[in-house]
Amino acid sequence: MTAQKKLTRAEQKSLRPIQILDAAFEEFVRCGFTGTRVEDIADRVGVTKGTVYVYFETKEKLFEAMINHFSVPFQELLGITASLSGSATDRLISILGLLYEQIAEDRATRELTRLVIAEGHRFPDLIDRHHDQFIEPIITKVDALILEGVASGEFREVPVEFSDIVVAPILTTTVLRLIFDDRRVPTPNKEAFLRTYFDLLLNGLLAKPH
Amino acid sequence: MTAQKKLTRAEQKSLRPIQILDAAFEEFVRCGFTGTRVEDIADRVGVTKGTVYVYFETKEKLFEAMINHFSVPFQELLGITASLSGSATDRLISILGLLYEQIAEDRATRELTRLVIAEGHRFPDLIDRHHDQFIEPIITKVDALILEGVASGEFREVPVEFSDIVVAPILTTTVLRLIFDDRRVPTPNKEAFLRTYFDLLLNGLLAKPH
DNA sequence: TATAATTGACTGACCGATTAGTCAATGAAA
DNA sequence: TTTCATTGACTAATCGGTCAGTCAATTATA
Repeated sequence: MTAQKKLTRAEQKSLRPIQILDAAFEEFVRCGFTGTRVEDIADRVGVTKGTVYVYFETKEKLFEAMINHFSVPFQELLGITASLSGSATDRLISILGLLYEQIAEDRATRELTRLVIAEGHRFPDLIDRHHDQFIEPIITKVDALILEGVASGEFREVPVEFSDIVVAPILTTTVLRLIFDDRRVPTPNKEAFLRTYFDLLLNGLLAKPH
Repeated sequence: MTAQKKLTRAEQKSLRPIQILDAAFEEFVRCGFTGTRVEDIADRVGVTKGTVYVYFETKEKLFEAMINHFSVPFQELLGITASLSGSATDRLISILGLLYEQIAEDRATRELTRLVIAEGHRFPDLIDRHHDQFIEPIITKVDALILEGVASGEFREVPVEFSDIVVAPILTTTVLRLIFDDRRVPTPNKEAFLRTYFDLLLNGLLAKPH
C-alpha cells in the first residue's frame, strides 16, 4: 500500500490537471479521439465528467493539452546530442542508440506516434508541431553528422537528402510494435537488434567491397 | 462528359456494393472508424443511409468488407517474387523495388496501413490478417533471400531474424507520407531514393571495409 | 405496340442510445 | 460560517439502425 498523504484542497487541485492529462492519454490511445468518452477519462481519475470540464474547456482542448504534455521529454535528448564527441561514426551510433530508446522503446512516444498517424487529419497543428519538434531536428542532426563524416573521410559520399533511410529501422520498430504489440513472437533483443542495425548501416550487406 | 450508359436495374444493383466499398474507404480513411458517419458514405455514392444497410448489416461489417476489398492486390506481388532469377543481390533488389511501389507508392496500401495502426485495437482480426497476408510473407521472403545470399557467398554472415531492418526504409517512407502527406517539402524522387537505399543497404556507410 | 400489374431497389422519417457540454446544488475543507 | 471543488442530473445534438411506403423499371397481358 502506498503511503497516501492526505492532501490539502489546494494541493489536490494543483494535481488534477496532470491526473486528467494522464488519464486522457490512456483513453485517447485506447479508443482514438472520437471513440473516447470524456466520462471514461473522468472515471479513470476517480471524478466525474463535470470536473474534467472545470479544467479543460472542450474535448478538443483536452486532447491538444494532452499531446503537448507528453511531447516535452524529447527536448532533453536533443540537448544531449549537442555535447557528444568522438568520430562521426561514434557520434552517429550514439545518437541512433538514444533515438531508439526514445522512439521505439518509450511507450509514450510510441503511442504519440500512433495518435499523430491516426488523428493527424483532424489536428493539423499537431502535425506541424510534430514535424518541427521531432522529425525536423532529428533529420537535421543526422544530416549534419553524415556530412561531417563525409568531410572527414570516414563515410562514403552519400546523398544527404535521404537521411530517412538511416533512421528507418528505428521508426519501423516503433510502427511494428504499435501494430503487433506483443503479438509478434519474441520482443527482439535490444542489444542484438542495435548491433545488427549498426553493422548493416556501416558495412552493408555485401561480402566484398566492389 | 462521360458517356453514361443507362444501366438496367440489375446492373446498377451489382455495382452498388463496390461503389459503397469505395466510398467507405475514403470516409474511413478520412475520419477513422468511429468518426465516420454511415450517412456520409451514402452521400458519397449518391444514395441514402438505408441503401447502405441493404448491402451491409452493420457499420462494423462494412468496415471489415472494405478492408478485405482493398487487401487483395497485394497477393499478385507475392506471386511475381517467386519467378525471379539472377543473383541473390539482383533478386533482393527486385523484390524491394516492387515492395516500395506496392507499399510506399500505392495510396490504397498506404491508407490501409494507417487504418491498421489506428483501428487495430478494435479489430483484432484485422491485425491477424494483416500480419498473415502482408508482414509475414514479406519477412519470410526477405529472410530466405538473405540466407541464399549468405550461402552463395554474396552476402556477409548476418543474423536473419532482423530482416525488418532491410525493409525498414520502405515502411518508413510509407509512414512519413501518411503523417506529412505533401506537407514535407519535395516528394522525394523515387529513382534517387531507391538508388541511395540499395547502395547503403549493400555497401554501407563506411568509406573503407575494415 | 400499348397498357396494366408486379416487383424490388431505394427512401426518409423515425426510434433509441449515446455523449459532449452545462449548471444549480452540495458538502467538505479552511 | 464561508469558500469553492466537485457533483450529478439535465439538455441538445448526433448517429446507428429500422422499416413501411414509394415509384421507376420490368414483365405480363390485351
